[in-house]
Amino acid sequence: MSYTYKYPRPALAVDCVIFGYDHRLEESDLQILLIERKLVPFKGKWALPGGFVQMNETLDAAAVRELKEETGMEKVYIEQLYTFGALDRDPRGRVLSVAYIALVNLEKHNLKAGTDAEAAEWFSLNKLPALAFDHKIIVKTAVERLRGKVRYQPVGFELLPDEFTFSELQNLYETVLERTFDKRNFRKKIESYGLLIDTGGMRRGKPNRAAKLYRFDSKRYKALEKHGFMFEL
Amino acid sequence: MSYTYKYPRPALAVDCVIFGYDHRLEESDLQILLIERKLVPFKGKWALPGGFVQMNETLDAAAVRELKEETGMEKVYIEQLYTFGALDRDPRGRVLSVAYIALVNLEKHNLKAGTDAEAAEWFSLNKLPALAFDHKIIVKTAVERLRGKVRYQPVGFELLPDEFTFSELQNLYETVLERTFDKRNFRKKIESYGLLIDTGGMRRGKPNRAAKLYRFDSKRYKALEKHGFMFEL
DNA sequence: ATTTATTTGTGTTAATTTTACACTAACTTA
DNA sequence: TAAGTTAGTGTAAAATTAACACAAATAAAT
Repeated sequence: MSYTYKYPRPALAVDCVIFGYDHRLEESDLQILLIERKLVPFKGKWALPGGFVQMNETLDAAAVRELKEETGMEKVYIEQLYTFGALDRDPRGRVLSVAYIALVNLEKHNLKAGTDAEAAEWFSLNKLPALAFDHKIIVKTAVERLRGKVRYQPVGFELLPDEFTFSELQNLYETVLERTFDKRNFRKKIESYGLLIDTGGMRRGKPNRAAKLYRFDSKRYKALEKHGFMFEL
Repeated sequence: MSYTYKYPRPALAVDCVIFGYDHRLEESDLQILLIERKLVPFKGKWALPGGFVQMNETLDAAAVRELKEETGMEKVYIEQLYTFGALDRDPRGRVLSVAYIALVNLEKHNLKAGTDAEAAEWFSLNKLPALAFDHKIIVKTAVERLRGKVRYQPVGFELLPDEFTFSELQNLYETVLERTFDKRNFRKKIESYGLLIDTGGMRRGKPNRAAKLYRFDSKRYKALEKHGFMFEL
Protein backbone atom coordinates (compact mmCIF):
# COMPACT_ATOMS: atom_id res chain seq x y z
CA MET A 1 0.00 0.00 0.00
CA SER A 2 1.22 3.46 -0.82
CA TYR A 3 0.07 7.04 -1.04
CA THR A 4 0.41 9.36 -3.98
CA TYR A 5 0.20 13.14 -4.07
CA LYS A 6 0.42 15.74 -6.80
CA TYR A 7 3.08 17.72 -4.94
CA PRO A 8 5.85 16.41 -2.74
CA ARG A 9 5.23 16.43 1.02
CA PRO A 10 7.72 16.39 3.87
CA ALA A 11 7.38 13.66 6.45
CA LEU A 12 6.13 14.78 9.83
CA ALA A 13 7.49 13.72 13.19
CA VAL A 14 7.02 14.73 16.80
CA ASP A 15 9.89 14.77 19.28
CA CYS A 16 9.59 15.18 23.02
CA VAL A 17 11.95 16.92 25.37
CA ILE A 18 10.96 15.22 28.60
CA PHE A 19 12.21 17.04 31.66
CA GLY A 20 12.45 14.95 34.78
CA TYR A 21 13.08 16.07 38.33
CA ASP A 22 13.60 14.13 41.52
CA HIS A 23 12.83 16.08 44.68
CA ARG A 24 14.25 13.25 46.85
CA LEU A 25 17.83 13.80 45.74
CA GLU A 26 20.09 16.21 47.57
CA GLU A 27 21.73 17.80 44.58
CA SER A 28 18.98 17.21 42.10
CA ASP A 29 19.69 18.28 38.54
CA LEU A 30 17.14 18.65 35.84
CA GLN A 31 17.10 15.46 33.80
CA ILE A 32 16.23 14.75 30.19
CA LEU A 33 15.05 11.42 28.88
CA LEU A 34 16.89 10.05 25.86
CA ILE A 35 16.64 6.84 23.91
CA GLU A 36 19.44 4.98 22.23
CA ARG A 37 18.76 4.59 18.54
CA LYS A 38 18.75 0.96 17.36
CA LEU A 39 18.42 1.84 13.69
CA VAL A 40 20.18 3.97 11.13
CA PRO A 41 20.55 6.86 10.78
CA PHE A 42 22.47 7.70 13.93
CA LYS A 43 22.42 4.06 15.06
CA GLY A 44 23.81 3.84 18.58
CA LYS A 45 23.43 7.55 19.22
CA TRP A 46 21.14 9.09 21.79
CA ALA A 47 18.06 10.95 20.63
CA LEU A 48 14.86 12.49 21.87
CA PRO A 49 11.92 10.12 22.03
CA GLY A 50 9.69 10.71 19.04
CA GLY A 51 8.22 9.28 15.90
CA PHE A 52 6.04 9.95 12.93
CA VAL A 53 2.64 11.53 13.19
CA GLN A 54 -0.18 9.33 12.07
CA MET A 55 -2.85 10.52 9.68
CA ASN A 56 -5.72 10.27 12.12
CA GLU A 57 -4.16 11.88 15.16
CA THR A 58 -3.53 15.46 16.14
CA LEU A 59 -0.03 16.67 16.95
CA ASP A 60 -0.76 16.70 20.66
CA ALA A 61 -2.11 13.16 20.43
CA ALA A 62 0.99 12.01 18.59
CA ALA A 63 3.22 13.49 21.29
CA VAL A 64 1.17 11.82 24.02
CA ARG A 65 1.26 8.51 22.17
CA GLU A 66 5.03 8.59 21.65
CA LEU A 67 5.52 9.48 25.27
CA LYS A 68 3.50 6.49 26.34
CA GLU A 69 5.02 4.08 23.81
CA GLU A 70 8.59 4.92 24.62
CA THR A 71 8.41 5.54 28.35
CA GLY A 72 5.13 4.13 29.61
CA MET A 73 4.27 7.51 31.06
CA GLU A 74 0.74 8.85 31.01
CA LYS A 75 -1.08 11.95 32.20
CA VAL A 76 1.97 14.14 32.13
CA TYR A 77 2.07 17.84 31.44
CA ILE A 78 2.86 18.42 27.79
CA GLU A 79 2.95 21.46 25.53
CA GLN A 80 4.05 22.26 22.02
CA LEU A 81 7.46 23.90 21.82
CA TYR A 82 8.42 24.76 18.26
CA THR A 83 8.50 23.25 14.80
CA PHE A 84 11.89 22.53 13.30
CA GLY A 85 12.09 22.52 9.53
CA ALA A 86 15.72 22.78 8.41
CA LEU A 87 16.19 21.10 5.04
CA ASP A 88 18.97 18.77 6.09
CA ARG A 89 17.92 17.91 9.61
CA ASP A 90 17.30 14.26 8.70
CA PRO A 91 19.59 12.42 6.26
CA ARG A 92 16.69 10.25 5.11
CA GLY A 93 15.01 13.22 3.47
CA ARG A 94 12.80 16.11 4.37
CA VAL A 95 11.37 15.49 7.82
CA LEU A 96 9.72 18.15 9.88
CA SER A 97 9.68 17.84 13.62
CA VAL A 98 7.07 19.37 15.86
CA ALA A 99 8.81 19.41 19.21
CA TYR A 100 7.03 19.08 22.54
CA ILE A 101 8.05 19.68 26.12
CA ALA A 102 6.91 17.32 28.88
CA LEU A 103 7.41 17.75 32.62
CA VAL A 104 7.46 14.76 34.92
CA ASN A 105 8.29 13.98 38.49
CA LEU A 106 10.61 11.02 38.76
CA GLU A 107 8.93 9.56 41.81
CA LYS A 108 5.42 9.81 40.38
CA HIS A 109 6.27 8.57 36.90
CA ASN A 110 8.89 5.91 37.05
CA LEU A 111 10.32 4.80 33.78
CA LYS A 112 9.17 1.45 32.45
CA ALA A 113 12.26 -0.23 31.11
CA GLY A 114 12.51 -0.95 27.40
CA THR A 115 8.86 -0.45 26.53
CA ASP A 116 9.70 0.02 22.87
CA ALA A 117 12.72 -2.22 22.49
CA GLU A 118 14.77 0.93 22.85
CA ALA A 119 16.86 1.71 25.89
CA ALA A 120 15.56 4.85 27.55
CA GLU A 121 17.72 6.64 30.08
CA TRP A 122 17.74 9.83 32.11
CA PHE A 123 20.63 12.25 31.67
CA SER A 124 21.52 15.28 33.69
CA LEU A 125 20.92 18.36 31.61
CA ASN A 126 24.54 19.41 31.90
CA LYS A 127 25.93 15.96 31.14
CA LEU A 128 24.15 15.18 27.91
CA PRO A 129 25.84 12.91 25.38
CA ALA A 130 26.12 13.84 21.70
CA LEU A 131 22.67 13.79 20.17
CA ALA A 132 21.28 12.59 16.85
CA PHE A 133 19.73 14.89 14.23
CA ASP A 134 19.29 18.51 15.34
CA HIS A 135 18.23 17.39 18.80
CA LYS A 136 20.86 19.47 20.51
CA ILE A 137 19.20 22.61 19.18
CA ILE A 138 15.78 21.31 20.15
CA VAL A 139 16.96 20.69 23.72
CA LYS A 140 18.51 24.15 23.89
CA THR A 141 15.27 25.72 22.72
CA ALA A 142 13.33 23.67 25.24
CA VAL A 143 15.52 24.69 28.15
CA GLU A 144 15.22 28.35 27.25
CA ARG A 145 11.46 28.00 27.03
CA LEU A 146 11.21 26.17 30.34
CA ARG A 147 13.33 28.80 32.09
CA GLY A 148 11.21 31.56 30.63
CA LYS A 149 7.93 29.88 31.36
CA VAL A 150 8.60 28.79 34.90
CA ARG A 151 8.96 32.41 35.96
CA TYR A 152 5.52 33.60 34.98
CA GLN A 153 3.42 30.46 34.94
CA PRO A 154 3.15 27.94 37.76
CA VAL A 155 4.38 24.98 35.73
CA GLY A 156 7.08 24.08 38.22
CA PHE A 157 4.56 22.09 40.24
CA GLU A 158 4.37 19.58 37.39
CA LEU A 159 7.91 18.52 38.28
CA LEU A 160 7.02 17.81 41.91
CA PRO A 161 4.84 15.18 43.55
CA ASP A 162 1.28 16.20 44.38
CA GLU A 163 2.31 17.01 47.91
CA PHE A 164 5.55 18.82 48.47
CA THR A 165 7.34 20.96 51.03
CA PHE A 166 8.44 24.53 50.70
CA SER A 167 12.08 23.61 50.45
CA GLU A 168 11.37 21.06 47.75
CA LEU A 169 9.63 23.80 45.80
CA GLN A 170 12.46 26.21 46.39
CA ASN A 171 15.09 23.66 45.39
CA LEU A 172 13.20 23.03 42.18
CA TYR A 173 13.11 26.70 41.25
CA GLU A 174 16.74 27.12 42.16
CA THR A 175 17.66 24.15 39.97
CA VAL A 176 15.67 25.26 36.96
CA LEU A 177 16.65 28.92 37.13
CA GLU A 178 20.22 28.28 38.26
CA ARG A 179 20.08 30.85 41.04
CA THR A 180 19.34 30.91 44.73
CA PHE A 181 16.44 32.46 46.61
CA ASP A 182 16.25 33.78 50.13
CA LYS A 183 14.24 31.25 52.11
CA ARG A 184 12.00 33.74 53.90
CA ASN A 185 11.40 35.93 50.86
CA PHE A 186 10.63 32.90 48.69
CA ARG A 187 8.07 31.67 51.18
CA LYS A 188 6.49 35.08 51.52
CA LYS A 189 6.17 35.50 47.76
CA ILE A 190 4.65 32.10 47.16
CA GLU A 191 2.31 32.42 50.15
CA SER A 192 1.14 35.83 48.92
CA TYR A 193 -0.52 34.19 45.92
CA GLY A 194 -2.67 31.97 48.13
CA LEU A 195 -2.27 29.07 45.72
CA LEU A 196 -0.95 26.47 48.14
CA ILE A 197 -3.19 24.30 50.27
CA ASP A 198 -1.83 22.99 53.55
CA THR A 199 -2.63 19.27 53.38
CA GLY A 200 -2.06 18.74 57.07
CA GLY A 201 0.55 16.09 56.29
CA MET A 202 4.21 16.28 57.20
CA ARG A 203 7.33 15.09 55.36
CA ARG A 204 9.01 12.88 57.99
CA GLY A 205 11.85 10.37 57.87
CA LYS A 206 14.83 12.66 57.78
CA PRO A 207 16.83 13.36 60.95
CA ASN A 208 15.57 16.90 61.29
CA ARG A 209 12.44 18.87 61.89
CA ALA A 210 9.52 17.58 59.78
CA ALA A 211 8.19 19.88 57.06
CA LYS A 212 4.58 20.69 56.23
CA LEU A 213 3.19 19.31 52.99
CA TYR A 214 1.35 21.52 50.53
CA ARG A 215 -0.65 20.97 47.39
CA PHE A 216 -0.96 23.39 44.46
CA ASP A 217 -4.49 24.73 44.09
CA SER A 218 -4.81 24.49 40.32
CA LYS A 219 -8.56 25.14 40.32
CA ARG A 220 -8.08 28.43 42.10
CA TYR A 221 -5.24 29.31 39.78
CA LYS A 222 -7.36 28.73 36.68
CA ALA A 223 -10.13 30.87 38.12
CA LEU A 224 -7.78 33.73 39.00
CA GLU A 225 -5.98 33.49 35.66
CA LYS A 226 -9.17 34.33 33.78
CA HIS A 227 -9.41 37.61 35.63
CA GLY A 228 -5.94 38.72 34.66
CA PHE A 229 -4.03 37.38 37.66
CA MET A 230 -0.36 36.82 36.96
CA PHE A 231 1.91 34.38 38.74
CA GLU A 232 5.46 35.66 38.78
CA LEU A 233 8.65 34.63 40.40
CA MET B 1 4.23 14.24 -12.12
CA SER B 2 3.37 12.85 -8.75
CA TYR B 3 4.94 11.71 -5.53
CA THR B 4 4.44 8.41 -3.79
CA TYR B 5 5.16 7.49 -0.20
CA LYS B 6 4.83 4.34 1.84
CA TYR B 7 2.85 6.07 4.57
CA PRO B 8 0.35 8.88 4.18
CA ARG B 9 1.60 12.39 4.81
CA PRO B 10 -0.34 15.51 5.75
CA ALA B 11 0.05 18.56 3.52
CA LEU B 12 2.00 21.40 5.05
CA ALA B 13 1.12 25.06 4.90
CA VAL B 14 2.33 28.26 6.48
CA ASP B 15 -0.03 31.05 7.47
CA CYS B 16 0.97 34.55 8.51
CA VAL B 17 -0.68 36.77 11.06
CA ILE B 18 0.60 40.12 9.84
CA PHE B 19 0.15 42.86 12.41
CA GLY B 20 0.17 46.36 11.01
CA TYR B 21 0.32 49.63 12.86
CA ASP B 22 0.08 53.22 11.68
CA HIS B 23 1.65 55.73 14.02
CA ARG B 24 0.25 58.63 11.96
CA LEU B 25 -3.35 57.95 12.87
CA GLU B 26 -4.90 59.53 15.94
CA GLU B 27 -6.80 56.52 17.22
CA SER B 28 -4.62 53.85 15.69
CA ASP B 29 -5.79 50.29 16.18
CA LEU B 30 -3.70 47.24 15.60
CA GLN B 31 -4.48 45.94 12.12
CA ILE B 32 -4.35 42.49 10.61
CA LEU B 33 -3.87 41.78 6.93
CA LEU B 34 -6.38 39.41 5.35
CA ILE B 35 -6.93 38.19 1.83
CA GLU B 36 -10.20 37.34 0.22
CA ARG B 37 -10.24 33.79 -1.02
CA LYS B 38 -10.94 33.39 -4.72
CA LEU B 39 -11.10 29.62 -4.61
CA VAL B 40 -12.97 26.94 -2.75
CA PRO B 41 -13.01 26.02 0.04
CA PHE B 42 -14.22 29.16 1.81
CA LYS B 43 -14.47 31.02 -1.51
CA GLY B 44 -15.26 34.69 -0.85
CA LYS B 45 -14.26 34.44 2.81
CA TRP B 46 -11.36 36.28 4.38
CA ALA B 47 -8.32 34.33 5.42
CA LEU B 48 -4.75 34.75 6.62
CA PRO B 49 -2.18 34.99 3.85
CA GLY B 50 -0.45 31.67 3.45
CA GLY B 51 0.25 28.74 1.25
CA PHE B 52 1.95 25.41 0.94
CA VAL B 53 5.54 24.86 1.95
CA GLN B 54 7.80 23.84 -0.90
CA MET B 55 10.16 20.91 -0.66
CA ASN B 56 13.34 22.93 -0.93
CA GLU B 57 12.56 25.74 1.48
CA THR B 58 12.60 26.01 5.23
CA LEU B 59 9.50 27.02 7.14
CA ASP B 60 10.85 30.50 7.74
CA ALA B 61 11.64 30.85 4.06
CA ALA B 62 8.15 29.73 3.13
CA ALA B 63 6.65 32.34 5.43
CA VAL B 64 8.88 35.06 4.01
CA ARG B 65 8.00 34.00 0.47
CA GLU B 66 4.26 34.00 1.10
CA LEU B 67 4.52 37.38 2.72
CA LYS B 68 6.25 38.78 -0.32
CA GLU B 69 4.00 37.06 -2.85
CA GLU B 70 0.79 38.16 -1.28
CA THR B 71 1.66 41.60 -0.01
CA GLY B 72 4.89 42.66 -1.70
CA MET B 73 6.47 43.22 1.70
CA GLU B 74 10.09 42.38 2.37
CA LYS B 75 12.49 42.61 5.27
CA VAL B 76 9.81 42.50 7.90
CA TYR B 77 10.11 41.06 11.38
CA ILE B 78 8.83 37.52 11.38
CA GLU B 79 8.74 34.70 13.91
CA GLN B 80 7.18 31.30 14.22
CA LEU B 81 4.04 31.23 16.35
CA TYR B 82 2.64 27.73 16.68
CA THR B 83 1.74 24.71 14.57
CA PHE B 84 -1.92 23.91 14.18
CA GLY B 85 -2.78 20.31 13.50
CA ALA B 86 -6.47 19.66 14.15
CA LEU B 87 -7.74 16.83 11.98
CA ASP B 88 -10.61 18.74 10.41
CA ARG B 89 -9.10 22.19 10.06
CA ASP B 90 -9.15 21.99 6.24
CA PRO B 91 -12.06 20.36 4.41
CA ARG B 92 -9.71 19.30 1.59
CA GLY B 93 -7.96 16.83 3.86
CA ARG B 94 -5.24 16.77 6.44
CA VAL B 95 -3.35 20.04 6.24
CA LEU B 96 -1.02 21.23 8.94
CA SER B 97 -0.38 24.90 9.32
CA VAL B 98 2.78 26.37 10.79
CA ALA B 99 1.66 29.85 11.77
CA TYR B 100 3.92 32.89 11.77
CA ILE B 101 3.63 36.37 13.19
CA ALA B 102 4.88 39.37 11.24
CA LEU B 103 5.10 42.96 12.43
CA VAL B 104 5.04 45.84 9.99
CA ASN B 105 4.72 49.58 10.05
CA LEU B 106 2.07 50.80 7.64
CA GLU B 107 4.05 53.81 6.49
CA LYS B 108 7.25 51.89 5.87
CA HIS B 109 5.65 48.91 4.17
CA ASN B 110 2.76 50.01 2.08
CA LEU B 111 0.66 47.28 0.62
CA LYS B 112 1.08 46.54 -3.05
CA ALA B 113 -2.42 46.02 -4.39
CA GLY B 114 -3.41 42.63 -5.73
CA THR B 115 0.08 41.18 -6.07
CA ASP B 116 -1.30 37.68 -6.19
CA ALA B 117 -4.63 38.20 -7.88
CA GLU B 118 -6.13 38.17 -4.42
CA ALA B 119 -7.53 41.23 -2.71
CA ALA B 120 -5.54 41.98 0.42
CA GLU B 121 -6.97 44.34 3.01
CA TRP B 122 -6.16 45.62 6.48
CA PHE B 123 -8.73 45.08 9.23
CA SER B 124 -8.84 46.51 12.70
CA LEU B 125 -8.16 43.77 15.18
CA ASN B 126 -11.48 44.33 16.88
CA LYS B 127 -13.45 44.52 13.65
CA LEU B 128 -12.38 41.31 11.98
CA PRO B 129 -14.78 39.58 9.58
CA ALA B 130 -15.56 35.88 9.82
CA LEU B 131 -12.46 33.93 8.89
CA ALA B 132 -11.85 30.78 6.87
CA PHE B 133 -10.48 27.52 8.32
CA ASP B 134 -9.35 27.76 11.95
CA HIS B 135 -7.87 31.20 11.35
CA LYS B 136 -9.87 32.78 14.13
CA ILE B 137 -8.02 30.59 16.63
CA ILE B 138 -4.70 31.33 14.97
CA VAL B 139 -5.33 35.07 15.25
CA LYS B 140 -6.33 34.72 18.89
CA THR B 141 -3.15 32.79 19.64
CA ALA B 142 -1.10 35.39 17.80
CA VAL B 143 -2.61 38.30 19.71
CA GLU B 144 -1.95 36.61 23.02
CA ARG B 145 1.63 35.94 22.00
CA LEU B 146 2.19 39.49 20.81
CA ARG B 147 0.78 40.91 24.05
CA GLY B 148 2.99 38.63 26.08
CA LYS B 149 6.08 39.22 24.00
CA VAL B 150 5.87 42.97 23.73
CA ARG B 151 6.21 43.29 27.49
CA TYR B 152 9.56 41.59 27.86
CA GLN B 153 11.17 41.95 24.46
CA PRO B 154 11.57 45.16 22.52
CA VAL B 155 9.60 44.00 19.47
CA GLY B 156 7.28 46.99 19.55
CA PHE B 157 9.79 49.01 17.57
CA GLU B 158 9.15 46.76 14.58
CA LEU B 159 5.70 48.35 14.33
CA LEU B 160 7.09 51.88 14.17
CA PRO B 161 9.13 53.72 11.55
CA ASP B 162 12.90 53.79 12.08
CA GLU B 163 12.61 57.19 13.72
CA PHE B 164 9.78 57.80 16.13
CA THR B 165 8.78 60.06 18.98
CA PHE B 166 8.16 59.12 22.57
CA SER B 167 4.43 59.60 22.24
CA GLU B 168 4.31 57.42 19.15
CA LEU B 169 6.06 54.72 21.14
CA GLN B 170 3.74 55.19 24.07
CA ASN B 171 0.64 55.11 21.86
CA LEU B 172 1.85 51.89 20.32
CA TYR B 173 2.28 50.19 23.68
CA GLU B 174 -1.05 51.50 24.88
CA THR B 175 -2.73 50.14 21.76
CA VAL B 176 -1.14 46.71 21.92
CA LEU B 177 -1.57 46.23 25.65
CA GLU B 178 -4.95 47.96 25.87
CA ARG B 179 -3.97 50.07 28.84
CA THR B 180 -2.62 53.52 29.48
CA PHE B 181 0.76 54.61 30.82
CA ASP B 182 1.71 57.72 32.70
CA LYS B 183 3.68 59.89 30.29
CA ARG B 184 6.48 60.76 32.68
CA ASN B 185 6.86 57.29 34.10
CA PHE B 186 6.82 55.72 30.65
CA ARG B 187 9.58 58.04 29.49
CA LYS B 188 11.64 57.44 32.58
CA LYS B 189 11.38 53.66 32.23
CA ILE B 190 12.31 53.58 28.56
CA GLU B 191 15.14 56.07 29.05
CA SER B 192 16.53 53.98 31.92
CA TYR B 193 17.40 51.19 29.47
CA GLY B 194 19.56 53.53 27.39
CA LEU B 195 18.38 51.87 24.19
CA LEU B 196 17.14 54.94 22.35
CA ILE B 197 19.40 57.15 20.29
CA ASP B 198 18.45 60.79 19.85
CA THR B 199 18.68 61.30 16.09
CA GLY B 200 18.69 65.06 16.36
CA GLY B 201 15.65 65.22 14.10
CA MET B 202 12.24 66.56 15.07
CA ARG B 203 8.72 65.50 14.12
CA ARG B 204 7.21 68.75 12.77
CA GLY B 205 4.08 69.55 10.83
CA LYS B 206 1.49 69.39 13.56
CA PRO B 207 0.17 72.57 15.17
CA ASN B 208 1.99 72.02 18.42
CA ARG B 209 5.42 71.71 19.84
CA ALA B 210 7.70 69.53 17.72
CA ALA B 211 8.85 66.24 19.21
CA LYS B 212 12.33 64.75 19.23
CA LEU B 213 12.94 61.72 17.05
CA TYR B 214 14.63 58.61 18.40
CA ARG B 215 15.95 55.41 16.92
CA PHE B 216 16.10 52.03 18.66
CA ASP B 217 19.65 50.89 19.30
CA SER B 218 19.30 47.25 18.31
CA LYS B 219 23.04 46.58 18.30
CA ARG B 220 23.33 47.69 21.89
CA TYR B 221 20.29 45.64 22.80
CA LYS B 222 21.74 42.48 21.29
CA ALA B 223 24.97 43.04 23.17
CA LEU B 224 23.23 43.60 26.50
CA GLU B 225 20.87 40.69 25.94
CA LYS B 226 23.77 38.25 25.88
CA HIS B 227 24.79 39.32 29.35
CA GLY B 228 21.39 38.63 30.84
CA PHE B 229 19.86 42.07 30.42
CA MET B 230 16.07 42.03 30.37
CA PHE B 231 13.83 44.58 28.71
CA GLU B 232 10.56 44.84 30.56
CA LEU B 233 7.56 47.07 30.40
C1' DA C 1 17.24 9.82 78.45
C1' DT C 2 20.29 13.06 76.65
C1' DT C 3 23.06 15.00 73.32
C1' DT C 4 24.09 16.06 68.47
C1' DA C 5 23.30 17.30 63.86
C1' DT C 6 20.29 19.07 60.67
C1' DT C 7 16.40 21.37 58.53
C1' DT C 8 12.01 24.04 59.40
C1' DG C 9 9.71 28.14 60.25
C1' DT C 10 9.30 33.00 61.30
C1' DG C 11 9.61 39.26 61.40
C1' DT C 12 11.73 43.65 60.78
C1' DT C 13 14.30 47.16 58.55
C1' DA C 14 16.60 49.37 54.68
C1' DA C 15 16.86 49.91 49.75
C1' DT C 16 14.78 50.06 45.51
C1' DT C 17 11.11 50.48 42.38
C1' DT C 18 6.74 52.04 41.13
C1' DT C 19 3.04 55.16 41.16
C1' DA C 20 0.67 59.55 41.27
C1' DC C 21 0.47 64.04 39.96
C1' DA C 22 0.74 69.67 37.25
C1' DC C 23 2.85 73.17 34.96
C1' DT C 24 5.87 75.60 31.41
C1' DA C 25 7.91 75.36 26.62
C1' DA C 26 7.46 75.07 21.78
C1' DC C 27 5.13 74.87 17.67
C1' DT C 28 1.28 75.91 13.96
C1' DT C 29 -2.77 78.08 12.55
C1' DA C 30 -6.02 81.67 12.67
C1' DT D 1 0.07 88.09 18.37
C1' DA D 2 -3.28 85.22 20.43
C1' DA D 3 -5.24 80.54 20.77
C1' DG D 4 -4.94 75.74 20.79
C1' DT D 5 -2.39 71.66 21.27
C1' DT D 6 1.25 68.44 22.35
C1' DA D 7 6.20 68.02 24.33
C1' DG D 8 8.95 67.85 28.05
C1' DT D 9 10.20 67.75 32.95
C1' DG D 10 10.77 66.49 39.00
C1' DT D 11 9.32 65.15 43.41
C1' DA D 12 7.07 62.81 47.13
C1' DA D 13 4.29 58.82 48.79
C1' DA D 14 3.39 54.00 48.38
C1' DA D 15 4.53 49.47 47.35
C1' DT D 16 7.73 45.98 46.58
C1' DT D 17 11.95 43.66 47.10
C1' DA D 18 16.16 42.49 49.46
C1' DA D 19 18.91 41.51 53.35
C1' DC D 20 19.49 39.28 57.49
C1' DA D 21 19.54 35.47 62.49
C1' DC D 22 17.74 32.49 65.75
C1' DA D 23 14.54 29.28 68.20
C1' DA D 24 11.72 24.89 67.34
C1' DA D 25 11.35 20.23 65.80
C1' DT D 26 12.96 15.85 64.46
C1' DA D 27 15.86 11.37 64.00
C1' DA D 28 20.06 9.27 65.02
C1' DA D 29 23.81 8.42 67.95
C1' DT D 30 25.45 7.98 72.49
